[in-house]
Parts: sequence; structure tokens; C-alpha cells
Amino acid sequence: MNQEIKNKIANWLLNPDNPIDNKEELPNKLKKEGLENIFNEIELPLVDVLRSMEELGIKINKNEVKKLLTKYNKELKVLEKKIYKEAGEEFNINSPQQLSKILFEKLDIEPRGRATKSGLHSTRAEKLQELKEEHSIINLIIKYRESFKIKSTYLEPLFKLGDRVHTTFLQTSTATGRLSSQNPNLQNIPSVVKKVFIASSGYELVSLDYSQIELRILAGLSNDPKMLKAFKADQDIHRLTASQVFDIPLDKVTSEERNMAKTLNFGIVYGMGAVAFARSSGLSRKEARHFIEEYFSDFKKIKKWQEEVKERARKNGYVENLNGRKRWLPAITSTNKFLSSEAERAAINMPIQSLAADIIKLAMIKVHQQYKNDDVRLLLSIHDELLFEIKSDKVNSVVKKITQIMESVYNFPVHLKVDVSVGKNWADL
DNA sequence: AGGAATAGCCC
DNA sequence: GTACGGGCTATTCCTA
Repeated sequence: MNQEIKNKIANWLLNPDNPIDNKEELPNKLKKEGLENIFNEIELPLVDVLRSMEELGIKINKNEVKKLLTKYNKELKVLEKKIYKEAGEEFNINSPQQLSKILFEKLDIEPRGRATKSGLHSTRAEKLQELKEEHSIINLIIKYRESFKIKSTYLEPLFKLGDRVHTTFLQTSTATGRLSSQNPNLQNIPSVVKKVFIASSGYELVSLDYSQIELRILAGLSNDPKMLKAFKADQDIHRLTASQVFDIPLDKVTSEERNMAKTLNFGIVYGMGAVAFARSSGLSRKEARHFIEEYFSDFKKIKKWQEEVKERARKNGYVENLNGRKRWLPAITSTNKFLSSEAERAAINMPIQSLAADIIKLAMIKVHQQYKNDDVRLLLSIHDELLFEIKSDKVNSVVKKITQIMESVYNFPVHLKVDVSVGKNWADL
């Protein structure tokens, strides 16, 4: 294999901030840092898998792209006209600067909160959402932005490409070991655009995704008894959290309460604070703080695990996952509170996110070596999901085997459950 | 031409 | 007064 690629990966694993030119030194360095296994068993075998995925590409229905493009163009024209009429003049809706002046100066809409450092008020969708009742132009702007995004970022670039779309996977671009995808990025396709991605004729598109993998990893790493028990019984984890935090029986949890618990569960993985939880749940800050405290008193081991991770990060200057993958976080001892807190949140998340990344990479490698014929094509990897094209008459048997591979590829105390869906296009899945 | 700022899509 | 982890891309606008 190309030495350049090896060096790049080695440096990425070691410490991306201080790359080493001397390639004779790298193998010893890897060994010394405990990264030999990840290098040899994960990253190097993955290179060929990624190359194969990139070469295969994924089929798109160009007619469907064209149809959507026409639809969105028409819609945008109508919205544009209505917006100009409401504003009383024509302006560039895509310019936050001009839009801000129209909304908050000309139309005299009262902004919530303070201006940004440029002196103008933000026009982010999240802020506009709060001003919906103030003026009928707001909803039009929100819709315009959504449609323009779909058209300019997804539909137009796709239309310029061939019948099969070939992304480039970046193996060394993330701090946690995840893959990224560029040119085009096929890891952030909106649900409305997914329907243009289709199976080759004679094949089905099949998606296999790890169910709640990050929360399962959190349960396993923290050894929290309630969470472990819930996953063992294959319970609805968000329902359990709601029942614990709001102190109500499992069968009395409303969908609203379950949603809040879901936000809380994900927020915990990301190190979310009370302010962010309040904002995303609609609770007051006081209530939000109360429920976060409640969460940590119900799941005591999670709090303990997080504190241990932060402590180790401060001591070592890096965090690592179960496989020894490292992330350096020098800012964690900064006297700047913002910087140290930011590093703490990254520290808490890294052992979880990076282990999930390792697991799906191992699964990709194993599946790829299992299927050398053309009946099974691994097309995309989207963090916790693998997207395949599988010969129609082979789907049932193959899916069983791949599920088995994905669920057993990594030995972990919590069952890693895989969900499957099959269809003719990506939106069906 | 290139980068910062702003915005928004995904897991 | 305020701070949710990890990515990529498009547009505007300012600076060199």
C-alpha cells in the first residue's frame, strides 16, 4: 500500500497537531502509544473497503432530481414574490445582512435578545421561529431558506453528476475516528432528497443501522445498572429515562415526556448543560437544571464515569477509548473557562463516539471480506448505518448474515442491536 | 482570490 | 451573561 497513506493515517492516530516526517519512526511510535492494533486491524484494512465504496458509487434517478428541481424553483419564485411584497421592496433574501435590516429596521419587528457582534440581529431559523407571530413575512422566509438549501446544496450539485454518484471518504479528517464524506457529502442527505437515491436494477437498497449505539456504549462504559438492565430487556430507553426522571410509571409516560427524555439522553452524551436543555425542551432553566440533577441521581454511575473521564483527561492531556484510540485535549487545563469546558464536553463524548466509529469500521471490514462477489455491494457508511445494494433474490439470506456480523463483530457487555430496512429507494428505508 | 461570518443539512 | 459532541457545503461580503 502507498506509504503516503500509511504515514498520514499514522500521524492522524498519533497526534494530528504534531505530524512526524520521519517515516521510519512511525511504526515504533504507534507501538509505544498503543495504537498498533487500531492501525493494523482497523485503519489499514479499511483503506481498500473505502476505495471499493467510492468506485461503486450509488445510483441516482436524474429524472427525479430534475422533477424536484423544477418543483423547488417554482416554489422559490412564488415565495420570493410574496416576500418582496411583504417587505415592500426587492432585496437579496440570502443576505443575512440585508434581511436583518428589512426585518428589524424597516418592518420594525422587535428582535428577541441581543445583537451579534456585527451589530445586527441574527436571522437564524431558530430565532425566526420565535418571531413567527410577529409578522407574516417570517414564515415565508423560513420556507424560502429551507427550499433554497435543498436546491442549492443538494439538488443542483447532484444534477451535475452522473447516474452513479461517487463520494470521497476522508479517513483522517475527524478528531474522534469517524469517517467523513465529501464532494459530494453523502452523509448529510436530507430526507426529502433521499428518494432520488435508488437501487440498481435487480438489486434492493438495504440499510442496516446500529440501534441506539451511543447510548448502549454509554451504558456499557459507565456500567450503570438501570441502563444496562433496560438494554438487556430491550426496553425503550427514552421511556425508561422519562419514567425515572419524572418519577412516573413506565406506562404513564406521555409522548411529550418521552421526547424530553430523548433530548436529555442525547444531551448527556454531548455534555449538554441546563441552558441548552431548557432551550431545546421548552422548560424553564430552573426546571431544566432540576431534571438534569434528577437524571444524574437516577443514573449515578453515568455521572461518576463522566467525572473519571474528565479527571483522566486533565491528568494525561488526552482521552482514549476502549481500543486505545486517542484524542489530545490540551485545552482541558486552560484557565479560560470556555475553552476548558469545551474540552471537557469533547472528552466526555469521545470515548463513546469513537468506539461507535471503531465498531462500524470493524463491521465494514468483515462484511467486505465476506462478500467478494457482486451480489452484495457496500455503498455508504453513515456513522451508525451501512447502506448496501443487494441482489434481490439474495436479500433475505444476506441480511441475516450481515446482521449477525454487525452484532457480533465487537465484544461488548451490552447487546449491539441492528435494525434492517429494505426498499427501492433510500427514502423508503 | 481567499477567508471570515452566517446559515443549515446529517448522525 | 451563558456554553450540545462530530462533520461538509453554499452564499454573502470584506480584505488583500
